[in-house]
Amino acid sequence: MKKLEDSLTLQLLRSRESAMQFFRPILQETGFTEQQWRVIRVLNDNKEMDAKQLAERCCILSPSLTRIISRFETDGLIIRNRSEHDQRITLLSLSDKATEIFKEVSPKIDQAYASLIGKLGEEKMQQLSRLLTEVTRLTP
Amino acid sequence: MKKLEDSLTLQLLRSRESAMQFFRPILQETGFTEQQWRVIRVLNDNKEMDAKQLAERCCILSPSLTRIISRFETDGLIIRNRSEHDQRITLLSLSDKATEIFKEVSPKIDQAYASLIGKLGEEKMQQLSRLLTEVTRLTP
DNA sequence: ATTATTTAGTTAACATATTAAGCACTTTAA
DNA sequence: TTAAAGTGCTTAATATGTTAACTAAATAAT
Repeated sequence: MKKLEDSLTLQLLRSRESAMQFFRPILQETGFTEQQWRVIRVLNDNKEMDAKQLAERCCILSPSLTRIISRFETDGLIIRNRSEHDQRITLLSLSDKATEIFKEVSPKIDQAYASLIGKLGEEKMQQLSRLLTEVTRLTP
Repeated sequence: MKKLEDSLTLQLLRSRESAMQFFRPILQETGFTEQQWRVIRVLNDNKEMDAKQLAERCCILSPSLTRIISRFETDGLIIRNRSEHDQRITLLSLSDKATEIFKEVSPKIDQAYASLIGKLGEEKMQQLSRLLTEVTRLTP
């Protein structure tokens, strides 16, 4: 019984670690961290979004995102703009340079993901996805 | 298609976050972090083990474990011993003080875990567990 | 036996996680 | 309209994640 105490959270941790190993070599080449890449990928899909939304989508807390964005801005990868309707809000978008990088790296990521699905099986992948969604919805 | 690129790893991240919310309030009270508690829990079950095994069991990398152990040692929660057979190996065990703390906190954790299972359902819990195990085994 | 390789653990350097506190701007309410 | 409460982002402080380099001890290779 005791062994089950946190086994779910540990299992989630371990399995994510396994899944990440499909992508790590690619990220390693690019020099981006996991989190940095999530920011780039999400911004690529959403052209312009505010920091709060971006943080939620990327599963990154605001303080971490602030640092990532600051670095990206000085590196010329991201563009910061103040919203005109609400001066508190920061609107973020990728620079052309970052968009270019995304286009180069993206296919490799897709390939790795296909390999992951291939190994696990499409069906199990969907089962798993459904269950994870349920777990995610357990808390607000 | 593109949305699936890293959706599994993100889903694993999000669902773990949800699951953790059942336990965070308890850890908050104790003042221990997630990782610190894992160390205590695993050491409580295994009386004495070397640092490498402990790290693997806790899903914590060696450098992180080193820091955690060092702190725990100065706080009188953990006892370090050199193995006699192999002088490279550090054997670790909980102090009585730490064992006491574990006994106080443990029931609350069990209760939270029961609540989690109650909400998700025993059956889905086991399905999920099986699938996660498969994902974990995808990589060596 | 001596060197070379491996292994366990630590240290270092940088990036992120987490919580709390702070500031600036908005909205609400009296 | 103005003080109070809320919101979005940033800063700060501490802990862990991650990779690489390093030390000491054990093992393998010659």
